[in-house]
Amino acid sequence: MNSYTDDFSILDFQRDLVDWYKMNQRDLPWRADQDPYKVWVSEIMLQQTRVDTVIPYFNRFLSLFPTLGALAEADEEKVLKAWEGLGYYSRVRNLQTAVKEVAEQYGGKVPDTPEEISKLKGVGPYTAGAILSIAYGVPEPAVDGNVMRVLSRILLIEEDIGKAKTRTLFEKAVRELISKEDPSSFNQAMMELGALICTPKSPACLICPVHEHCRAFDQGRQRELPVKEKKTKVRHVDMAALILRRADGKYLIHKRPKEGLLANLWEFPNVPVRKRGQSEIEDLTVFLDAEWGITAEIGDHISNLEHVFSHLKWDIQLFEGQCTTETGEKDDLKWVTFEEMEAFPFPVSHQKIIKLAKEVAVL
DNA sequence: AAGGCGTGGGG
DNA sequence: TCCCCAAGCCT
Repeated sequence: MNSYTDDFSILDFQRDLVDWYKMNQRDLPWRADQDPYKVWVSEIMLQQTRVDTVIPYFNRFLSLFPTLGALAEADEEKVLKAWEGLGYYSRVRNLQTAVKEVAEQYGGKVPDTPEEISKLKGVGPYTAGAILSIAYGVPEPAVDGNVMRVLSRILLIEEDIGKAKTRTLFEKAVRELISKEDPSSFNQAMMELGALICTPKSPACLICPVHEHCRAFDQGRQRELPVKEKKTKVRHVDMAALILRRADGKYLIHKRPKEGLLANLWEFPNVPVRKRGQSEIEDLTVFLDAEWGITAEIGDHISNLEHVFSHLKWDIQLFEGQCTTETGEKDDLKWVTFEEMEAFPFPVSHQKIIKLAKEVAVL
């Protein structure tokens, strides 16, 4: 009693939704078959990432690592390189960790129960439900942002979808609504509807296949939903970065720590600076010596550049410099040519620096 | 529970 | 330009 689905025509809704999906679904590379490994890769890539962005990455990734076993055995550096530019890099490191576990613990077969699959690194409630329903036909909810938006409108649910707890409420509703005959189509249809019709800004209610089931549409309130409180501004960080060249024409690059922002990706030497416009050169000089025992002559200021992340913004002052001592290499510190650089995974922020470094090198 | 964690596209 | 967003997960 007092359930969100009271007086709701579940079977009619399922039929209208799934029929529409079967007629109108997009032809996407991960829909070619139901290989659990491919479904898994696609779901990880699609987290917080648009379909159009994912498509070329998915095709390239699957050609490089065609099977679960291939990914399990691959070098992490190569895997990160394949992910370069996609963002949220811990996704792919977690994926490889989990794939190795499946190879070892489950004989290479992706587990098909909620209990087992949810233990895998990087497989949360959404991804678990998506793989189980799409690859194995298990009637588990797969509640993502689309599903919360669509359902908040259809069932007129006004809980804040930004709160962690709210997702479980939607999962409860989906357990009542989901088609037991075709949970794969049902879950994908909910997301497809969210992507194509029931969009955030201006939902196309007049052509929506389920508008006669939609309480928000009935009351003309679809634009008020879902409820989501807005987030605060991003923090700004002032940085100084350095294009450091050695006599043999090679450049210094550094591998970032294995945890935190841009973990295990490569970068140019850089330091946060406190007083902007004052001591960047001094900061860089001290940093190089203290961190790696490298002495250098910092030269011209090349340019300023900025890079925006989801939660912070880097304002980077870029300098060039000459190394004045012989230095060795470590696992996380290398001197490389531009050509050699191409094998290393860089975040987009440092791809911008590489581009500028090449321009400077021509002069 | 709330904040860390990327990037590029669109209104 | 600015802000929100796009198939979330981890701590």
